[in-house]
Amino acid sequence: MTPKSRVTSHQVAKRAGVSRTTVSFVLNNVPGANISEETRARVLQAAAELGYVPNAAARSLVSGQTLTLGLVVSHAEHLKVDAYIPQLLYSLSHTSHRHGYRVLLETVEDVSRADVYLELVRGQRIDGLIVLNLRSDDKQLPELIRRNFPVVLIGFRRWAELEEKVYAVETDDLEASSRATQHLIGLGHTRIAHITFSPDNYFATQTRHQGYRLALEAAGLEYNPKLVRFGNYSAASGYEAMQKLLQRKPYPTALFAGNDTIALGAMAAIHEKGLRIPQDIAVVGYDDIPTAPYLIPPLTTIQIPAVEQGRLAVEMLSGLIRGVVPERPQIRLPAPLIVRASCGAKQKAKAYQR
Amino acid sequence: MTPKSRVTSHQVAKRAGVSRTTVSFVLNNVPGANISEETRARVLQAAAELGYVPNAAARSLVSGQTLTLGLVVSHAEHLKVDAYIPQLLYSLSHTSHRHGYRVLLETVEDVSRADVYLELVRGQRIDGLIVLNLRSDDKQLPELIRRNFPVVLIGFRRWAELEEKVYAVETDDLEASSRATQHLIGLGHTRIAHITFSPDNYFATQTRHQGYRLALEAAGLEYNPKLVRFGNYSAASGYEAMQKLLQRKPYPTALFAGNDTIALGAMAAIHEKGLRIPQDIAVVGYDDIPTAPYLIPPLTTIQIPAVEQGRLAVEMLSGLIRGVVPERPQIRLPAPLIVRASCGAKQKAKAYQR
DNA sequence: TTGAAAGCGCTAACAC
DNA sequence: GTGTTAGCGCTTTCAA
Repeated sequence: MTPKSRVTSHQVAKRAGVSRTTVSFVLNNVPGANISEETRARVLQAAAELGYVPNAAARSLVSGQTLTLGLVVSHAEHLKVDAYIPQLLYSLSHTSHRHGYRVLLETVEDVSRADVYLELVRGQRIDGLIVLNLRSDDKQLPELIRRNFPVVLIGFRRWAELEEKVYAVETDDLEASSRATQHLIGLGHTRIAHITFSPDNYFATQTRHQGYRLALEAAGLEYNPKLVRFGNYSAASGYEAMQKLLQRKPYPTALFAGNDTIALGAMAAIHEKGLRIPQDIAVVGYDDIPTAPYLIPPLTTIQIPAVEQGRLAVEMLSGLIRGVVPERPQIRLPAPLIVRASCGAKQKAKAYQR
Repeated sequence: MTPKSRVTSHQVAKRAGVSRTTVSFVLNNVPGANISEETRARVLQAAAELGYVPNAAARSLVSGQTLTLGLVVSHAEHLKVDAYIPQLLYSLSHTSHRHGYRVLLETVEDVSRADVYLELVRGQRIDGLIVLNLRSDDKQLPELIRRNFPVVLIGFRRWAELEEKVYAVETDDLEASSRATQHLIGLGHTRIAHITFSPDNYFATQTRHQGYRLALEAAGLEYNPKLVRFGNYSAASGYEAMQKLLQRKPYPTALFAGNDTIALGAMAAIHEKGLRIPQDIAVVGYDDIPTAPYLIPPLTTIQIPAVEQGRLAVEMLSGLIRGVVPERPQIRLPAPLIVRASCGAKQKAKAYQR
């Protein structure tokens, strides 16, 4: 960068013929300061002419604020393959802007490294934290919450011991996955397979798995571990898991997939085996990613309102940073089942409803 | 945050019984300073015990560095729907970490607001910038480049007037889209439709469109604007565009889609119309998103090496920030055509190769 | 109404 | 080898 572009408040002050204090007062609209209209205009013009933007570090050093929010994606691979996340990123970024914040994207590669985002906090790089899909082996977050650092979780989580201090925007994954499974049971299926969302160290995975199990048992069906395979967010993992589920008969007649991307991969495996969806195997997904209505056949799935989740999370966090305690620490959003064609509940004629 | 967590170098110094200078020297491994092993160990231990992390703002203020890279996604909607971007985000974040940088995610909502990322630069929030899919109506970027601010573009772009100052990791979109179209021509197609990547204000869109046209004309086929529809990154836009293309006969016998997500949507429209892929309409996409091999049928597409692009972009940028001028300002990556089943080039038996 | 001066936490040149 | 000190650019109290 050329020296020319390093404009300081000093230069603005000089150009406007005032002191740096005045510049600061004008630019920050300090309430107490009585600045004449004429001076104010001169300062504003000088700043505009020079393209002055206050140095973020200096401002942050003195104010203690960074105007930056950290977004933690618990597993980096997840980001790469799951189409649910981009919607959230979009919404988070969008809403943060509207509240005057920037978003620092932090992906966590390694479980064992405990300081990954503690460092952001300790180094005072961020004013608050949004954590996506918390893992059950995360030890640092409870610590942060205990110290009252502003944190909002996206996704479902109960922490008995911290209940009223855990701020979250959640959907009831347990109930929703149970409802998805019930839907399949209601269509007459008894051999319903499940491919999990991820390895077992995600809360979301445990909860969805559990919901599936509860629905089976509530209907008097046996929970059969052979019908459960572990996925890994991706279509590739869904494809492989489904192939394994189709290695021996009797085939399952329905699948509840841990997310839509996994469902997509599983559908490819089903198709490759020469089986039809939904006639031979019904499929239900989770998330309602933007491409779900355009799969062949269109995917029946639990809808997670990603954009609204993102918006609410930022609004809540921005409040927490300002010391506003929300009425209820946890916001629960509805997660409706969107019935399309892949579950077989609808007539062919209506199959392509979007 | 409790006061306890606001650990400063002063406290570390006190605990270790040394001065703040010594703490700084030890923690930053300053080469010149001769620190006794014993002192060094004491400082390190004190820092560890207190969980000391230097205040980022203070450090940045004095060093002039932020250790943060800005990532600009030119259109916010794009982020939400295109599965190509997450791969890049992943790679960018991953590589940045390895180089000691953080990633600030900046989405540009509004074309007209000229200061969107100039502000990041002027406020010295970032040390360098990565710009994804530059738009042709972007006026601020040339300015930044002219001033030698470290910028790396991802995607193809020629700027005659700045040629040797534009750093980029690119694929030859013109050649690649031409090659994709040629592939369809080689399979005997003459009515080949194109759904563009986005509205026309992206360079990538113009280039892919142009490559399609060049291939047609090189083969002596007429370029027919009626076979071209504008997409909008998303499956929904691909679906709608394809529906329009199928409104009157003769139908196109092949489609070259501006990206894979659009191809996915278009495939749904084709299927809904009762037509078969590839027998009635062959489809070729662009990007090779992670789900492309799992579409039904698996998608033939141009492969953009997103992860490698991201890695190279960060490496180049990190070099530029340190003043390292790369041998060649533009790195060009190969973009092979991955032939799967959707184009009809392969036998049915091999259709599901992944 | 405006200006002088202190200090946020850190690094690094310069003494000791 | 280690400590003293002067800023980095900004906000903000206090004085004029």
